[in-house]
Amino acid sequence: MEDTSKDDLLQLEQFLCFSIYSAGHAFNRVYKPLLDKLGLTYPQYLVMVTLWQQDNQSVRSIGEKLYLESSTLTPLLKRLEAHGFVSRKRDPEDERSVRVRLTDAGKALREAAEDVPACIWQATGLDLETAKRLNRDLRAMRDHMDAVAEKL
Amino acid sequence: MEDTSKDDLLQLEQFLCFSIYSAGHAFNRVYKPLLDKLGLTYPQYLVMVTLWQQDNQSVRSIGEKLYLESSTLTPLLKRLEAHGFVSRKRDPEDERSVRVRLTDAGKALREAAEDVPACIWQATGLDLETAKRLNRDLRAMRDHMDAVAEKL
DNA sequence: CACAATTAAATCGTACACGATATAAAAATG
DNA sequence: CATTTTTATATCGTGTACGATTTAATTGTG
Repeated sequence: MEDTSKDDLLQLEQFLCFSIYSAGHAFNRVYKPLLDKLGLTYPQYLVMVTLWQQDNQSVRSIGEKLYLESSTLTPLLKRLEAHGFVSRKRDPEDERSVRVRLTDAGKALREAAEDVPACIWQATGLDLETAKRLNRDLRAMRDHMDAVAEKL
Repeated sequence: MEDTSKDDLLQLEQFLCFSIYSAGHAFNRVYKPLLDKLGLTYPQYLVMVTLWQQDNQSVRSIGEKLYLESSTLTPLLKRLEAHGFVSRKRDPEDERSVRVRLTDAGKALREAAEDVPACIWQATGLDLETAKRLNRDLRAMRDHMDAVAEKL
């Protein structure tokens, strides 16, 4: 009984990836009404969070932190720029890279978004213990899978 | 030290939703090369799995199981139909609903996909214990959040 | 039974997400 | 120093995702 049976594998695999897939959707459903008020989508919110933590980053730097490609970020950042939350400008030091900076409106949005984390935390219904463990295990899994995917 | 401090909240919330978001992407990266061989995307694979478990379902039934809307499923199912894996036909009993059925190719694909779960399981790098706990906690969280989202 | 309300799909518009490719700038090499 | 290679973004095509709306069929109610 102590080895991993075929049935266990089938059940688990199917449902673990799906649990993550559907949990992501559930997060989105809770985030949406909160972020709508701010005029942001969830991926846009993530970009703003990374900029609130450190302003004036390159597209590449943001992409590394969020695991996103330029093909995803470029249009997203243009939308943030169109909404007046960030500015995009070629780095004079290195004309290949684009520096993304918060505008005053982008900085101001930080206060408006202040209560979002607590609301989301509430909605998860988790205790601190479980959340910390979940977080740790998910990150470990993600990093392991990224390493595996790299080798293909 | 035993109450939930503001900093704890901010760190945790931010990173738990993001851990799930990025873990989902990581799963995709591992799934992709495997599913490419089958001619499926990950959401298409999920639909096929539900049909392998129970053939001849309505769009609505599939949507309930996968938490997806008809606006997502209709074009996805048309692609599966175009690839010859399923058939779509109005239910004569209730002309509003569309019955989705596996074709012979769709049924045959099940064997070709046999090894996928074990490959993915390998790639997670998890032990059975952790995976089961992760799965349980994620589902509980998702259901809690869906219930919260419902009330908005 | 007529007519309103509900339900099931489909359609449309917006926004990710990524692989493949293109473009331009910087770095590395001979 | 000229040429190749690498690097940073941008563009394009395909495929989710979902909210809002539409259409057609069924159900519920007077």
